[in-house]
Amino acid sequence: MRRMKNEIEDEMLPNNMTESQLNDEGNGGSDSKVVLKKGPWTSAEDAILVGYVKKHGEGNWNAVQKHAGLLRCGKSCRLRWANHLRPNLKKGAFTAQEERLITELHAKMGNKWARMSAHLPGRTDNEIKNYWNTRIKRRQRAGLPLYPPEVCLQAFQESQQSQSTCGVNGGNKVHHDMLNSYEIHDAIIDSMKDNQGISPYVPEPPDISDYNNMLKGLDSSQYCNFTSSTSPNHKRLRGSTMPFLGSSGMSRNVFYPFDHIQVNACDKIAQSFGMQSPLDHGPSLHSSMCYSHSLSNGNSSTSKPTSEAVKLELPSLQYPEIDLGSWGTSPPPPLLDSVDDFIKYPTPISAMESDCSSPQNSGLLDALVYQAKTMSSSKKHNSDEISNSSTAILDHRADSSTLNMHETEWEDYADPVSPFGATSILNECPAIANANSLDEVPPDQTFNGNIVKLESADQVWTPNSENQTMSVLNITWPDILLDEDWLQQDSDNGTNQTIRTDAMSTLFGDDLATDYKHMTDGTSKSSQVWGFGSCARNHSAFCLSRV
DNA sequence: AAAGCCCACAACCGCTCCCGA
DNA sequence: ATCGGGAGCGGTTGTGGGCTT
Repeated sequence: MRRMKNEIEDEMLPNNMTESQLNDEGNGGSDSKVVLKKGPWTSAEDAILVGYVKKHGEGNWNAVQKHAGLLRCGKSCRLRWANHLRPNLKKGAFTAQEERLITELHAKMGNKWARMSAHLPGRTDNEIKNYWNTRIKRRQRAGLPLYPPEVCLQAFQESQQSQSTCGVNGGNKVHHDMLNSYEIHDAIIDSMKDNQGISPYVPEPPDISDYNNMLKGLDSSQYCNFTSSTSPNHKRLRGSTMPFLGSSGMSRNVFYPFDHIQVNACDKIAQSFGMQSPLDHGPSLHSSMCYSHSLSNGNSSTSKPTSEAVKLELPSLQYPEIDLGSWGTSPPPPLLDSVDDFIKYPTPISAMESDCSSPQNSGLLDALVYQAKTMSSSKKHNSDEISNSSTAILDHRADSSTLNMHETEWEDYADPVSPFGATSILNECPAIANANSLDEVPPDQTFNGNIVKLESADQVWTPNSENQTMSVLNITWPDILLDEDWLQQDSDNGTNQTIRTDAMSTLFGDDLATDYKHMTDGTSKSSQVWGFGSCARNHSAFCLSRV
């Protein structure tokens, strides 16, 4: 069918081309009147493109239209060449070996299709992407985990290995992957051992925009003396990637307690890097918050309207078909309500703000960007006005604003590659992270004024502001430890439990791992109880703190 | 046989980065 | 320092084929 259509177009193409070419040339090369063709490529077009590339080589794709008379935009030409016409392309189904490799690569890289394709000669990123998306759907339907356990474990071990073999100060060229966790790891452990911090879980929805605002604002390493790597990954935060996040089948009714872990470690971390404690910049800040990387399985959507809030959080083919009404034994979803409330009822903010455009029907990210704007402009308003607000949004904003101080850590540890990198928020709200409006908010200012006041009014738990300045560090927890299947298997098979506990031990120390074990097997008698909760409808972001 | 659904694939779109003027 | 074009990347959509009912 498609072939027939193309053949018909082949026959028609020369005339069209001639006419367009004449128009093009007659207008002095102006593209304004040239209607570029879309849709499937014809063999004639392919021939033209191949001939052009043979003659001129790759690149300068926009010149193809001008010089070869191909009525295709440069992007289309490049794509056609890269995906179909260039030599050495391997066509046909993926081999088992390739599939295995893709799985492993995705576990490590996430949706970095181009990078993955570099490991698969003859395969294009588009091919891999399509394969992965269909694979995800298949496995979701089959109720299979996205990654085989051995792949998860391998990635975990590799991550651990990379952390242990590469220190933060190992050189200027330390890759971001390597920078990812080493020091922060120690800091976390130390902090968790030293700080029997009181940090009950408070199910507050994260303010992603504020968080990204924080990240953006602190990009100048305000609080950080060492320079982060110049990894491309660092620059390109668009890729929403969350390796190890479970597929739909696993995430239904799953309580992922450790996806994100919050630790009162900011001071430790800051000190470990020779940084000034960011807490010096502001009043006491609590850690009772969590951050949802709302797009647990790696895709983000930036264009869906607000009315599709659910789809916003679960866009794309990789999204689970979550029963939104069932949360099993997980904590009640105030977060969800709140987030949804924010999506649905931005009115309080918009009523408060006059110089920001309302998100209204423009989608979650728009709403978040809007919220960031609002946050910025909220500085213009007196504190009473804000503190009197009872909206959850403001609560969230206040909470999340406290994270501004930790941006350095996030920024420098953010690693799209490592399963343990703090990538999720960065990657999953790229539009926000790059929103111009966010640049307007100096991070330090965020700590002052209204937001802080607001926080003091709304926070559920307040640390000792003098000596026990609490802070938050979220760690992206590998879902290998969170997988529903694993949890389910615990009752009759201790193997996975052991693996997870070992992993916990590696990451947090034996005592905490023991706590974790007790918690998961329901035998917790420890006086130290893990508090955790869900942060978003996608079930993937949870906070953990010791209470 | 027809309709509906699902799947795989190709292509497009929006965004970002890079680089040269 | 700024701007604009080129290029690349990742997400999304459109379409045709195959299968099922």
